[in-house]
Amino acid sequence: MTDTATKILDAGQFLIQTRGYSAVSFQNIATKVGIKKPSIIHHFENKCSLGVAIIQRYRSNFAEQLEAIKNDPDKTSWDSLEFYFSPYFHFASTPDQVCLCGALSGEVTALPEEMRIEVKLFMEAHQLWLKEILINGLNKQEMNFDMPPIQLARMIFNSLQGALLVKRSTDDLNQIEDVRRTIIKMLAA
Amino acid sequence: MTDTATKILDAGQFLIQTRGYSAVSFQNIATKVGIKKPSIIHHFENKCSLGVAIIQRYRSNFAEQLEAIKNDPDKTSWDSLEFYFSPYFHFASTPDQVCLCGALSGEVTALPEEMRIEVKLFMEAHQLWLKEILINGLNKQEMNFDMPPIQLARMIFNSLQGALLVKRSTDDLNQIEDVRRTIIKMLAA
DNA sequence: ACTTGACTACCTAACGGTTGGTAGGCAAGA
DNA sequence: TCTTGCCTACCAACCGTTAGGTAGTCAAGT
Repeated sequence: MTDTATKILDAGQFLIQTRGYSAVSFQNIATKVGIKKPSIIHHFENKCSLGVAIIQRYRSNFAEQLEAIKNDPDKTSWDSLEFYFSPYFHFASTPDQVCLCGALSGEVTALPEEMRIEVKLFMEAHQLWLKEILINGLNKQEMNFDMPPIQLARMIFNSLQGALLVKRSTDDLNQIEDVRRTIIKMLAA
Repeated sequence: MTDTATKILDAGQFLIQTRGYSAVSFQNIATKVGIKKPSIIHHFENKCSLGVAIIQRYRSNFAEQLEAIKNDPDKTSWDSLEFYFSPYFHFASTPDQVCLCGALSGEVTALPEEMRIEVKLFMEAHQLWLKEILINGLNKQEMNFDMPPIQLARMIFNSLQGALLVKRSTDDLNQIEDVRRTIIKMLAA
């Protein structure tokens, strides 16, 4: 039995991933959880702090998993990269979910400052992680490319985020599959 | 002296590009134009039809320019590609503007159906245009790559859209510059 | 030349409904 | 007895939209 605070985070995250932040109301979340609107305030003092809590949880879930696979000596750099693709393909398999921070990036200037900081931290962390995977891939000669790793890391992250958003708008799974193919080709030894 | 309807379109487009659709109100637009809120209804019957009009104008402005450069025999495929980059770099040079349809893609499921159609048409048109430029580049031996042109076209479009959104969230111009560098590298003969 | 009627562009006032948020109460558990 | 979790009832502010009215323009009818 999950507690109410977790249910609120789950519902809020899902709704932001499908509709964005501005278009989600306390009422939407309350209905989905099965409680009344003001009860949300009992767990999160206002909409901004709920938003921050949602992104922080999302960030730390990712951080934990990415750290684990990076430090697993049995995993090749290709394993790590494929693991990184998996949540994007999971979201792409749903009709209208995208990455939480991808969804927020379209309305980032309408967000409270505290939320903007969290979005930025998410993106920077992912690009740095990708950079390290690429450096490992080069060092272990599993991958081959002659561009600065951070440049490629940015390209990979930005294209995946863009592909997910475009996939949802066009309802065309090729958007993300073609991005994956192109990335793999760029890194192939 | 531009007429009021055009000013409303301009203000609405700018505000959507900076904040998104849900976070923009008639009041915001009216204040920016210097008229009263209900006067907008005199020119556009409701918020949805204003939104549709904004995207349609945006789409046809692009269509006109892209068609012109594609049919100009003096332009190489590299000229066309650089021309395609230019609006992205223009938006990236501002503190908080992104592509209109990139901004909308984060909240696309919260949009009225008529607007969603326009967003989809924009994206499909741009990817098809890019595909043709790439095919020309190959045929004229100005470019060199061994991937299906439509796959590369999707990669280019999605990475540019993603880069613009990530650039705004992170306030880091490298996001778009690195994407441009990587694209050029992928196509270099 | 003067009046009439239709039209455009904009206004003020107000609509019903929703927003995020507050105050206070009540029942259950420690 | 005190805290936790959720409730009902309410608030001011704002949402998109409607109604009704006021100027100003312009062409047609007399």
